[in-house]
Amino acid sequence: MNTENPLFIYNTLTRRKEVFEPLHAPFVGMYVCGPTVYGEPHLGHARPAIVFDLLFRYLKFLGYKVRYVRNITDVGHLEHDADEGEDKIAKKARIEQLEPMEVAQYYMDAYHDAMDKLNVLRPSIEPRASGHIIEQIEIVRQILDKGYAYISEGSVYFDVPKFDHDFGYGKLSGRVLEELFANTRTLDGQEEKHHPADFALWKKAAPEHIMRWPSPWSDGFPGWHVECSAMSTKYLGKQFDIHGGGMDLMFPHHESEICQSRIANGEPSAKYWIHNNMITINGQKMGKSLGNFITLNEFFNGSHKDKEGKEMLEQPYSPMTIRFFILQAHYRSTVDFSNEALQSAQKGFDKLMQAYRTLQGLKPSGSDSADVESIYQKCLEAMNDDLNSAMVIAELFELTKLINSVKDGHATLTEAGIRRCREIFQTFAFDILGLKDESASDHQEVINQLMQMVLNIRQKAKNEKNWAVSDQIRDQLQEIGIAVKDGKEGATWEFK
RNA sequence: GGUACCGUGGCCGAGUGGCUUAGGCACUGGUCUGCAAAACCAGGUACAGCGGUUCGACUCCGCUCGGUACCUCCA
Repeated sequence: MNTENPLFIYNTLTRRKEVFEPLHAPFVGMYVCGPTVYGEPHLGHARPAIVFDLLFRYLKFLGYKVRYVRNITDVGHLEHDADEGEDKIAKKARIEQLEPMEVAQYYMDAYHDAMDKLNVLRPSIEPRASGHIIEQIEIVRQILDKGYAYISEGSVYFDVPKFDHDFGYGKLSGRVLEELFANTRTLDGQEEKHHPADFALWKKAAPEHIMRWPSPWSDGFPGWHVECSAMSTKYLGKQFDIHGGGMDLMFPHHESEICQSRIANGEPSAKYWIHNNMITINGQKMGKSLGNFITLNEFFNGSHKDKEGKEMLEQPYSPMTIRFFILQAHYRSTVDFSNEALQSAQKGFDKLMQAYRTLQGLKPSGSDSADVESIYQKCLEAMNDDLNSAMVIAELFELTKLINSVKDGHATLTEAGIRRCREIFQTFAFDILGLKDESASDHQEVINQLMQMVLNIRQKAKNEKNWAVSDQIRDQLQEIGIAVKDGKEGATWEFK
């Protein structure tokens, strides 16, 4: 929409930054792989949700009408370690004596709750795989009709070698079919498949499998990748603009989706493939077996015991600290979580929010001693350069420094300049980065007046050089979490 | 072993073929203050290693070392 200053975005498919041009401006269709709802929402869920929330918000800021679809996977997940052949959700249901949909509902609610706290906007449509079995069966049927799939023992598999021959396989992940399985030892008993690269479109359910649906081929359940092809096509059309997800999904999930959609729809599906990088904790990948599998609520509460029962989190970290920390890194870089890094993020974020509050009480001058507009432009350029939120935050700190300098009398801003600072904060910090001031509350106005009263009393004591009383007020406020700061124009306060 | 990506100062984390001292946190000195805190000013530490291309590379190429994700089934 902005032709002289367009948005560039990195497309995994071409491995370069490309100008973003929607197929049908001003409309944008975006599909992002959502969570499998069989466990508590954890740190690994936060990054893709926040990254694509950033993109969603920015596209809307640019004036696009975005339909953002993010699926909920609530069927057919098998445990990859123990209990082979049993659905992840079904297993949880059996152990907890629950209906499978009850399990899915519980964890879906937990996911929503955590995402709300992180100020992640809800997508336009959030379709569930279990609600689209008919559409998935239809996709499988189409692929069979076109000759790119075969039936084996009641299951249906995609014929990868045939696809590779006709269209080329592995473009997204840079894999070559011949090399992919060249070193593979023949030790598995997957006799049903013609080629090791073939993947399931429909799986016949074993007798103990709880979640099952009838189909032309067997009572069973859809293959993992089919749901995304089915639901993206249903809600965004055969061709749409953006397909997103974590880098871990590039292969085989997205590669398989490309195969299915290409055959079923007769044309390539997504124009831009966007992948966020992964998260590590103290330099290690997050995994249940490593004992560093931290849920979001554990972060918010500040309690997580590792394998030896040692506390890993030195303190609670608020949702905005997590969000700010993630946005301080570029989405295609790995980001490493540690207490030290989170604590510095928290302090930085507090400083930013404090500056915004300071801004509200700034006294205007006759001239601007700094170029506020250039900060706005730099923020815009940073976002247009493949969503460089880290750079935007750096610019917001430049703004912070300016605001504090004005407060200290080392710089000046006009009425208009102050208004512009407020707009930049609103636009970039709140609207686009999706940050929010967590210390604001419903009773803020009452608290403000209450605090003003307390500070007035303290000022009176100070005027009388009654340090005992003035220090007592300050120290006791400190104890209940309020910091008092004396300045030239009287004292101010903030929540610690 | 294959594929993709990465290795930046005490920590986190941007960036570019020849002024970014990016930015945050921590640290040091100063201003301010009854004392503090905050804020402001000033300061230091850097581009994993080794070669090559170039007038010049942290940025391009190669190798080495180190790290992350994915890689026979399934989602």
